[in-house]
Amino acid sequence: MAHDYPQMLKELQLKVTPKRLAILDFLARTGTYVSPEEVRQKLQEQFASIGLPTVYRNLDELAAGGIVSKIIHPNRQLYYYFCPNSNHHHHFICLSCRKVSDLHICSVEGLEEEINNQVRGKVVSHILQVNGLCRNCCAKGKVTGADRHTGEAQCR
Amino acid sequence: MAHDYPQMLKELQLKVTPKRLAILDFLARTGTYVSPEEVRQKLQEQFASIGLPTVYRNLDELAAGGIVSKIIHPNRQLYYYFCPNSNHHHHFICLSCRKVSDLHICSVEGLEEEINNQVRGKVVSHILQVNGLCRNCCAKGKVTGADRHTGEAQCR
DNA sequence: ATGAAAAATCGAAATGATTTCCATTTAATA
DNA sequence: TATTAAATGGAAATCATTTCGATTTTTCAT
Repeated sequence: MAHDYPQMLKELQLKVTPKRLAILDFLARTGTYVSPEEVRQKLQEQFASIGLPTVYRNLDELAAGGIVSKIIHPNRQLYYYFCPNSNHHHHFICLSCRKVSDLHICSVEGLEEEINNQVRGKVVSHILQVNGLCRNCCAKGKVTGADRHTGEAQCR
Repeated sequence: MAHDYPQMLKELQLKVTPKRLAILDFLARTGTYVSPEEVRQKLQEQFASIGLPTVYRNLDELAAGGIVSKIIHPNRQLYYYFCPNSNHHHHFICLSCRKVSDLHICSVEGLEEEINNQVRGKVVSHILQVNGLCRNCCAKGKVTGADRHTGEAQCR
């Protein structure tokens, strides 16, 4: 089933604008995570003018609405990934080709027990993202230089 | 056992400088995660001049050496936490008082199986951090305004 | 101790992703 | 078609972080 973008936007109480549709369309077609700047560059092909604030605003709204997911790259920039899957899940991201795979189990439940017993605090949110190389890139042994790893805050 | 900072630094092949010692001492005494700017402010009490690049450099080096951990706050800034625990583990961070609790189980192993079967890729790293309110702050129901949540890339 | 080499530090400036501001345009709806 | 709220653009601001090149400090062999 193809996605009904206008409908999706209406459900989020967002107006159906050509640029929003184009952003959604680009994200969905791309199938990888992309940067706001890349979104802008793509939209420049279709629109005479397209402001970066518009791109950032839209990506944020779509993320807030659960249509796209934010990917926190080891380089600490945010990327966005078309992901209308509303079930709680996490992502495996390929650092080379940027493919994203949904992971269907969230293993944080196990941690919650420890948190309840040990910390006795309240969990507000959690970050869980697995970075690596997808099957394809793994085979090719390729890691593009496009993805520097600086300032990363993560475990190896 | 108190920490032997000079020894720790030597093991990392870092020279033992007064500022490095002061940074380590401050981090260890504080017992919460702190921002680079806060480190600088603290060091200003002891040193006539202290450059922000020095603080950033040292925090990075100490993090690379495994003496401190990077905390990725929902506001997307980095904070640092004195954590010489070299066992693989993750953190529960209190968004209010900034206390950090080590979580002793890493539940990502479960995910690895799914990644092996489904993605068949190679895991390079993962981020796992649980944000919330510690027992104390939970009881007081206090959430300081100091910690805005903007641009967060995480699950609720 | 002393001096050379390597590492650390400083201040100032640069970087660069993201956000703010506000005037203008556009979509929704009656 | 008029009204109104939302969306957009462009320019400028923000601000955490990094770069640069010159100076100082630590280390360690002599």
